[in-house]
Amino acid sequence: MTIGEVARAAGLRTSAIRYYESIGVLPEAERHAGQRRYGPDTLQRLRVIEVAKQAGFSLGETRALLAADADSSAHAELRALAARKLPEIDALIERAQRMRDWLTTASDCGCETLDVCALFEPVTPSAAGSARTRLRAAPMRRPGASS
Amino acid sequence: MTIGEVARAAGLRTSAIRYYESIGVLPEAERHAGQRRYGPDTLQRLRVIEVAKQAGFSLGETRALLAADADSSAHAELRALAARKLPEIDALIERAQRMRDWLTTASDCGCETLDVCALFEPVTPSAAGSARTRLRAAPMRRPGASS
DNA sequence: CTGCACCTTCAAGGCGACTTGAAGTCAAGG
DNA sequence: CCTTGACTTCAAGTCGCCTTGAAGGTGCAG
Repeated sequence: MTIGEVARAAGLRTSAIRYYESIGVLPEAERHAGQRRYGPDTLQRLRVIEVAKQAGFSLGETRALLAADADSSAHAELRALAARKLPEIDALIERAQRMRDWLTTASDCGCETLDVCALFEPVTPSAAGSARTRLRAAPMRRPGASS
Repeated sequence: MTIGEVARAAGLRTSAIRYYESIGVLPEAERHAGQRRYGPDTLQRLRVIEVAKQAGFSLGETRALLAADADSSAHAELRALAARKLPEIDALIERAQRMRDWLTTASDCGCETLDVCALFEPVTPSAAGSARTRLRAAPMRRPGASS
């Protein structure tokens, strides 16, 4: 496949693919008369990159991930990366869920302004799951909550 | 409080606080002889900003959130923002959990390389929760999984 | 009065992840 | 032969979110 075909298949711009190659997250493609040619495995690789990115990995980390994957140090390196990343990803999930709770209950929150909303009290690490509780425990004055 | 005291209390740099003011996410502080003075409500406000940011809101959105909060259109505006943001935040959580599943089971994945890992098969929208399932259903050859 | 910590503004710099633009190359088709 | 379209490189630009640096003001202690 040419770079254009890969881009269409992966939903990226050609510039992004060249950029990925330039920073080493994609291997250097084989050239035919100066032009890059790709096999279907490239699409899989791009999906890995996409998932990693969406999960909060930088392209640098993703490169490390894929590099570890390619050579023999494979799973060891991978586990190290996992160990570093797991707490981060857990914190991300926790915060996201806290905000989600707040968004879903925002209309019923009863707080007159965000500045007094119990949801934003000083954050104790790993207070996840308690957001709803704190909301329920709040005054519930409901100035104009129709829906 | 001076800007320096606020910064220490909030764990930010003074430059960040001035920047927040410059883009309107913090209101313009009262001045004493040209210097900014803040009340304790500012700390609360900064916590709101922090939580919003961590949940994936841009500073622009956070400004809108706080603006809506301040004037009388309050809850209406807020609900609109919530409606726009909820799907995004759900997607974020879903992806993060997918990656989390993969990280926790990475050592036992059985895939020889990421490029053949079932986790990264073409993504059907909202395939969340099935990550573990797909992993379990995979070959499980375990080349060198010691821990 | 001097020194010092802390404050001010404004312009510029930096990072991550790309995109855009200019200028050039190559293979195929009319 | 010449154009067309997809490719090439390289430099510079963009966006969000700040940080850094220069040059200067303020207030209090010694």
